[in-house]
Order: sequence, then C-alpha cells, then structure tokens
Amino acid sequence: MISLDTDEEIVRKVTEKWEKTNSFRFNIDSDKPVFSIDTPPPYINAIIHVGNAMDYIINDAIARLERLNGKEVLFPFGLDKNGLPIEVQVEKEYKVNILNTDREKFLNLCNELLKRYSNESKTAMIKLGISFNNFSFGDSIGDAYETDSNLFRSTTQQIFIDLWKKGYIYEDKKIVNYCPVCHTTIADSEVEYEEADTSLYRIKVLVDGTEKEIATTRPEMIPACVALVANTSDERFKGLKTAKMPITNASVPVIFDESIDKNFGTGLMMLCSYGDKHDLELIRKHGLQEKIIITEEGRIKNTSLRYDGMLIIEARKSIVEDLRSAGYLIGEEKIHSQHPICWRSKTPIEFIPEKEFYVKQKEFKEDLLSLSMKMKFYPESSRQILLDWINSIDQDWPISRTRYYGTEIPLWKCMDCGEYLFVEDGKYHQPWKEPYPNGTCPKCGSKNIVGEKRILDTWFDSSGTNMFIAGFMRNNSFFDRAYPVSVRIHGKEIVRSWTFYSLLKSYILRKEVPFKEVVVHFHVVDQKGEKMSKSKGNTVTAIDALKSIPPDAFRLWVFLSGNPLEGDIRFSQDKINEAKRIINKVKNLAKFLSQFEYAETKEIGDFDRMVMEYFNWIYNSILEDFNRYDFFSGLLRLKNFLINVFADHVVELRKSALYRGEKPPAYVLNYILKNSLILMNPLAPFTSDYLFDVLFRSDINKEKFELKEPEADHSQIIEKIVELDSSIWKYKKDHGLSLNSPIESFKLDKELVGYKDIFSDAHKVKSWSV
RNA sequence: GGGCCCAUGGUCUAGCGGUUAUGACGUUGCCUUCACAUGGCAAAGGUCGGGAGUUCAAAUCUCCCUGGGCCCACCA
Repeated sequence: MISLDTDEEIVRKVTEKWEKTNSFRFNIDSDKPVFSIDTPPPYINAIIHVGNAMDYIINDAIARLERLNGKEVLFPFGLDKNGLPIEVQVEKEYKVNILNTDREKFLNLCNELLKRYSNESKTAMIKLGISFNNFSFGDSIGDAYETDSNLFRSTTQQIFIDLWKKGYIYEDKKIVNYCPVCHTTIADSEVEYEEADTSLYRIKVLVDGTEKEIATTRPEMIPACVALVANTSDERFKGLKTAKMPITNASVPVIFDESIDKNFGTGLMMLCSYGDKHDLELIRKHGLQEKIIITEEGRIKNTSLRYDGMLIIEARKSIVEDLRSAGYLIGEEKIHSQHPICWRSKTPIEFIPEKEFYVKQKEFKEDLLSLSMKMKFYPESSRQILLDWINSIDQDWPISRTRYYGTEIPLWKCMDCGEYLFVEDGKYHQPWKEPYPNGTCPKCGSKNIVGEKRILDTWFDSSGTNMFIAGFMRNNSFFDRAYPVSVRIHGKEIVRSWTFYSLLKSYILRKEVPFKEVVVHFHVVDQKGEKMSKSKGNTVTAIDALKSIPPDAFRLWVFLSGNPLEGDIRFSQDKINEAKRIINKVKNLAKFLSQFEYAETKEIGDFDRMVMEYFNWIYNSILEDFNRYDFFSGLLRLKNFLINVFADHVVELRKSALYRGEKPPAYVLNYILKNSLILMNPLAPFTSDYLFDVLFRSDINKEKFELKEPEADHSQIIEKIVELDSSIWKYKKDHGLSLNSPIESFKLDKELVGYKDIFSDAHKVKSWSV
C-alpha cells in the first residue's frame, strides 16, 4: 500500500508543480474555444478576508470547470492600485495633506508606498490555489496586470476619448454628491446609506407675524434656507407668505408643493441649498436662488455669522445652543433615519455645486434594460438587482475626481477659444504636467493651452477590465474573438457599480453586452450568522484561516455550507471540520484502492456493471449541476455517493474479491475513484491533483469532462443494497458475531437475487431466504 | 413607500402533489473491526413559521398574515 504525504506536503508539491509546468498558462494560439473570466482585481495591500477568498474560490471553480470542459480559459490576475486608499495611506504614513502637497511629490510618495507593499493578496491567491493564467506582470493576453500600469491607463484613456468623440461625455456644473473627507465628487453608486439615530429639532419661526413650527434634522442649514414649504392642500398653512428665520433674521417665502408629507414633523419644511436631493428638486422646480454655505472641506461659509469656518457638526451644536438660548428651540426628539454617506470614507456627503465631466446614461435606460435581459444571470433572481438600479437612475455619471493617484483625464483646454483638445496616439498621457503634444490649438491656433488636472473615477477604470483582459486596443483580432467576455463573478454589492458601468460602456462603445454571463454571490457571515465587519472584530483573513485549515478543506467549505449563490454562508468550524473529513476519506479511499491494478477489462460482472452504470448516472448529473454553476448540489451528490454508498458499502462488499486479485472490481472501483477525483478537481484541486498523479501517473489538468455511457439510474437497487448490507452488519453485531464469521441464512429482497453471490462472498452467508 | 429573496429537529440542509420527511454537524451511549478513531455502530431530537383555500391526497400549489435578510426611494 502506498503512503501519502501530509496535507502540507501535498500543497507544497502541487503548488510547485503548477508553477514549474505553467499548468494554467493561457495559450492564445490554441484552437480550443476561449472561455474568459473577468475577476475583480483586489486592491494591492487589501487584506484578503474569507469573504474575498470565497469570491476567488468561486471564480477558480468555474475556471477549472471550463478547462475540464475543454475550453482555453482566459483567467488573468489583476491588481488594483488606483484610487483613494493609496492616497489616504500616504497622507497618514508621511503625515502630509494632499491639498498642500506638490502633486509630483505626492505621486512619488504614492509610488514609494506601493513599492513597500508586500502584495499579500497575491500570496493569498497562490495559497488558495487560484489558477490564474500567470502571476507575473506583463502586457500579453493572460498576463497579470496592474491598474496603474501605462498600458492599463492608456486603455482607459482611449475609452474616454472614444466616448468623448462620440459625444457621450460632457462637462457641466451641477449639484453633486461631495465627500468633504475625500475632497471629491462621488457618483450615486458610491453613496451608501447609514442608519442612525438623529435628533429632529422643532424650531419656532415667525410667519406673517404668527408663530409656526418647522422640524429639521439639520439646523446648521438655517442660514442656507431659501424657503419654507408646505403641502399644497395643507389647510394649516394656507395663504402664508413670508417667514422670518431665526438666527439669520432673513426673510424667505413660503411656497407649496405636493411632495411634502403633511404628517412628517410639523408639516412645514425648511428648504435649504442643499440639505438633500429633495431640496435640489424643489429649488429647481420653483426657480429659487440657491445659497451655498458648505465648503468643499465640509465647513460653513457665507453666513456672515460666527459659524463661518466651523465644521458642520460644530456648527450644528452652536446653532442649537443659540436657538435654545434665544428661545426658538421648542423640542428635540430622537428619530431613526438613514443618511447618505461616502462608501470609502463613511462620512456624510454634502450637496454642493461643482463643475464635472459626465457620462450620459439617463437617456439609455431603456436600451440598458434590454441589454440586461441578454446576459444570463446566476442565480436568475440577481438580474433584478441590476434592473432596479437602472430604473432608479435619475442623473448622469460624474466621472471626474479632484484626486491625484488615478488615470488622468486625457484632455487639454485651449484658454483662448475654450476648445477641449486630445491626442490619439494610444499612449498614456498626464496633461497636468505634459504640454499639449500638438503644440497649438487646431481650432484657433492659440498656444495658450492648459492640461486638465482632474483624474477619472476609479470605477471608470475598473469597469473596463473586461475590455482590457480581452485585448482591447492591443490585440484587435483576439479582442474580436474574445469579446464579450464569457463571465464575471462577484458579490451582490457591486452590481450597481462594476456590472452596471461595464454594461454602460459596452453599450455605448459596442452596443453589446460586456459579458455573456454574470454570477452573483452572497457573503460570508460569522459563526452566529452575523455580518463580518471590522468594527465588530469578527473578520478573519484568508491567510489566518489557512494556517489551521488546509486550502482544499477551505475551498470545500465554500460549497458545503449552502449555495453561496443563494444565501450567505457561515464561517463555521463544524462545516470546515466536515470538509476536512471528506478530504481525509478520499485520501484513505485512494490509499486503499491504489493496491489494486487499474486495467480496463470487458469481463465485468453484473454487480460491478450496475455500480458503474449508476456512477455514470451520478457523474452526469453532477456535471449538469456544475455547468449550472451549482457546485453546492454537485458536491452534495458527490459526497453522498462517495462516502455513504461507495466507501461504506460498495468497497466493503468487493473487498474480498479485490484481495483475491480479481481484475473487474479493481478496474471498476478505480474507474469510479478516478472520475470522482476529476469531478472534485474544480473544488479541491490540491488533493485531486496529487492523488491523480500518485495513483494514475498522469496530469489531472489534461483530463476532460465527458458525459458517460452507459448510464442508468439504479438508485432503487442501490438503496436496497445499502439497506441489506447494513442489516447484515447489524445482525452480526447484535449476535456478537465477528464480521467475518459465517451466517447460516439471511433474508433476501427478491430484487437482489441476482447479486446474492456478492453478499455471500462478503458476509459468508450460506443460504438465503427470499 | 416600492421591489426581491428566505422560513423544514440545537445548527446547516434534501425534498418540486402520495416518502415511516433526507443527510450532515452537534448531543448521548457502545465499539482499538484487517484504507480511514479525521473511523464504525446505535439512540434521542421535527404537529416542515401561522391561518385559509385547491385536491381523494400539501412540507410541496394559491392567497393572506407573521418573522428574518437584502436592494431601491426626496421623509425634511
């Protein structure tokens, strides 16, 4: 009997083999059909926690599945290096402020810091056995890429220019979502809502000489008040004209609008520029003059009062004090409400006017909805997330950001005629420090040209990964073959950003879907079913988890605890232990069967043939599950068969025949093991790769999934066999007989008559009663 | 306010009109059985969230309610 390596050794040997033989390299010249997977590039220094790990494990299961399905799988590793996180970290570590640091110097600090990052995410991917085409960075199809490389950024810029030329990008000054901490405009998709208890203040206001009350959660906005609003049909406020505001003593009109809820607060609303989006709508609708009192740093301005310069929260406290001491504050109640925050910094956003570049999207809603119907969603119900989002769009996508570390907007502006200029040489450009390459303005001949300083929204970059990996701009013939990308797999929370923006771009540029399939998964929650979050301290990093859990056990756990496409899965020790046991069982099964020769033979007896046909049937149905990306059901089926039927009964029943050196059972049982290992490969690649090599002396990565024939659903008979086998074991045990001692007679189900010799052989039963 | 999803022993889960309602984990008891104590055997534990309806027959189909989860939306 062979002896097997320890789990650690297996992982080490297999990892080494994959690396040495370049097992998963993408071969662009292959004539196999291409299957492409666009994975979410992890942030360079992001800690890969178990939830991210699950995402990559699902990605990888699909990559390995499709390889076994005979596809040439394009599965490149990407690393995200753009955007805010690096800038924030630079500010913290080098104790600088982006607002008063020279841009060149700041970018150098970013690069310096990026170099120091250990790239832990890559280490985690290797440990998890994610079969990316290549872990080294390069410009060829399938190579690992970085989103701040010149190639990636020039691709993004080219996409920008394409959109600009076609008139899909415009510049406009509008009220935007502004994050005072990130100092930049953010898109609606970057706005999150946080539930919190806030105070609703009831404040006395003099309206046409009589006292009325307003209710507000943001008293600091009183100086920005431009009107009071009541419902058109609200009798209480009918005919009112002018209000005198406390604190500022300003006179504002009373206006009426249907959108006001008579029952909320006092029924009389303070309209400010801008407290929220509703304010924006009303001010536009009623043609009021805005009064902006919030700066880009989130401080108060333009009040000509002592609040100028204060942070919003400080101003709120001060104004409440002033209202109280002046007798205007009537009441304060706690209410539970949701307020908008920035997804990165988690601070409340403000609404202020800024001039930004926009990508048109409002006018394409219908087309985007119909394109959404052309992608296949797993599970089907997740399509609704995208449809809901598209339906809720009410403004275009602001894509310019006043930050430094990102892809520069590739435009220059002629200061004389105002024309925006660009070049189409396919190179990466930094207009803020680079003179306009063509020298003079083609429109007016002016030399007075200034480069654009802003960069692009990170989502403008990331939403092009599908085009990038398929070779957009650098290999057009391949791009035509590989686009749309086959599948994108990611969590529910980024449907409205990653999926949506990719769809938008693909629609505008090519009028086609960005990928054929979308797989949307749920999340990992902790042992008690609670969401993992840093603040709760219940997060677990992948690297930590892998210290005590072999990677295959970890990977099996993902598909063992429930279907991650249908619900959250718990990070539970019990399930992980179960996964470990399954792997151990398979290893032992392999160890046992390795003693007997795997040699094809035609002389197969009825019992072995029946078992083989039944296995073929199971195999085909597992394949069917897998091809629906339902690894959960497939694994459940495989586990039940392999352990509860195959190991416990079939192998036990055939043991004596095997020990006698009979060839057919040795062949059939090894055939089942061999094919089970192939089935396990997408889920537990280390163990299956290793055992396949040890037992069958060949590379599992060269195998192919093929429907088996003949197949037959013998589950009824199998059930009876399991039942009889168990009852004989139980009988012997109950009668104190050793397991190889003979039995005079036993009752046999008439459907099992044909297999009675098998039972006689295994249990030494001398005669049967039917 | 609108929408989507879910509800089966302590936990997870199978079930897709007729089953004594799967299986696993956990619990308890017994077993050093020759691949595997990361093993084997056995036991306890569920009126399938509640109600009504369709049907000869409902965990399974329909409706309502309740309780969870998620998403969207301008509640000041």
